[in-house]
Amino acid sequence: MINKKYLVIYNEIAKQIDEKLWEPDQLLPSEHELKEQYNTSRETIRKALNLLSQNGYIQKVRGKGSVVIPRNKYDFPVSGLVSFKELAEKMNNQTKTIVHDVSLIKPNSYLKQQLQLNSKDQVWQVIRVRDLDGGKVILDKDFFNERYVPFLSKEICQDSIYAYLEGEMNLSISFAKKEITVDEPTEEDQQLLDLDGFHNVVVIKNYVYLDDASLFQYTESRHRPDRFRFVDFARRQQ
Amino acid sequence: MINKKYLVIYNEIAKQIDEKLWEPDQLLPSEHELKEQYNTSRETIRKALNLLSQNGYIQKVRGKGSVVIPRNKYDFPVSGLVSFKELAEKMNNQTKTIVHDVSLIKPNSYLKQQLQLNSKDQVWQVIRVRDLDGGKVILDKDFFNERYVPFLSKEICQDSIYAYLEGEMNLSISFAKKEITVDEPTEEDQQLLDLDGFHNVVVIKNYVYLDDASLFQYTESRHRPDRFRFVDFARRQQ
DNA sequence: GAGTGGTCTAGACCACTAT
DNA sequence: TAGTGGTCTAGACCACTCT
Repeated sequence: MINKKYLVIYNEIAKQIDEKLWEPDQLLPSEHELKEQYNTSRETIRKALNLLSQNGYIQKVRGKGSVVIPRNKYDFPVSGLVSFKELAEKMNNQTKTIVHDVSLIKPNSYLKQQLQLNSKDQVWQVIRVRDLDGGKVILDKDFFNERYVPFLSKEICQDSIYAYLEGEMNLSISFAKKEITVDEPTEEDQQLLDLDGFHNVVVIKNYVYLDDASLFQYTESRHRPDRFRFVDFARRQQ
Repeated sequence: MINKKYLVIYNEIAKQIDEKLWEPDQLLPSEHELKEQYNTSRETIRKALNLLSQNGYIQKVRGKGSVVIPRNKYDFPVSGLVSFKELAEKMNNQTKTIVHDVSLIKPNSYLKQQLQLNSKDQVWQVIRVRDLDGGKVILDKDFFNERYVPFLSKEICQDSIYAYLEGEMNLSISFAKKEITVDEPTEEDQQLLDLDGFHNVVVIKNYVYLDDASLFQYTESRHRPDRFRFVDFARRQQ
């Protein structure tokens, strides 16, 4: 299936670490040994190991080797680009999505700026509320540039939009900028969410880009503060 | 100073993009051209370009070239490992640090767990309040494993602890796990911060590791919600 | 001194985009 | 078809850690 050697090697070792075949704080085999094992060049092994390092599996120590980092299985994959659906499945909770609105609108000036739109571009607006364990705790407002997403429907939004975009529309998401702040609830928040006396909402603004570096989506995800958790893994340069 | 070619090239191009010598959405010179320009091999150029890509400067598009990504100069460097001091300098604000406590303590069981300590290990506890534009809005609680940080003083904590640890102690920080949640204020929060009627604090828990993958610091940074902002840049795998 | 990872090279072939 | 980035190789030298 995958024909990239370094990915095959990365996936194999990552799986072994997940399954604790390598104990935390142990050393992996050296690059030279792995090179022999996988019958490949050292640079290819190094590509795989660098991926493991970037994803928090190992820490490379010069002169010593590659140390396996202690991981909580559920800690890491939360950072980055994660859809509500994936998250819900991971958390194994009772979840429900209520689609309030799916429509093609003329963007106001704020949206125009956020999505870097021309004056005639229209956008798809999707407003959804996420119900977790019987409480409406997340309000998701998605805006898609019509140029990249010509059609949406309530049915698609009920399910996973990303599955549709990537699977059927063949769009390929590559990176996202995220900004997290804590704000006062708006009237909309108060109407659509079960705020239960909370005085703040956590606002996550997401700018999502495609493979060719074009900005195609702006999202605001508004969380009741008790149902918000964000995990990040940061590696210092070099 | 720096004798790594790919870093020199990375820094030079990053600076050029910061200074808008390359316009957003333009293409950089091809890898072949850069290779000639810098009189080096293509793999070295690729290393520099991959760093630029990982740090949100460019997006590489197969068959086309490297597209410069629109950046807000102040957006990006906030993610990852940033000390309060760097942040304060960047934001150019009036800031003040009040050191409430610097002492060597026996860790309670929570700390023991967070820092993965043996039963006889002691920890340095540092409690500081950050005053931004005349309001006490951040409470920083730092805990250092004594094994790695044998000595601290009020003077050191008044300034930048990291400058001391990296400059004088020669410790080298390499990566951190971060967890962000929103909590009720504790009594300590209420006593030490100007909460001004806010009902929540943003809690950032940080686990900081050294070069050799040993955990040496646990930090809780507790922010008044109106003074909190977190920016993240996530690139999808491959 | 032996073994480790970090950097760098010169060249090859492939997949994709433009025209 | 020419030009782009993506992958892979085999080899070299260096800086570091361990004993």
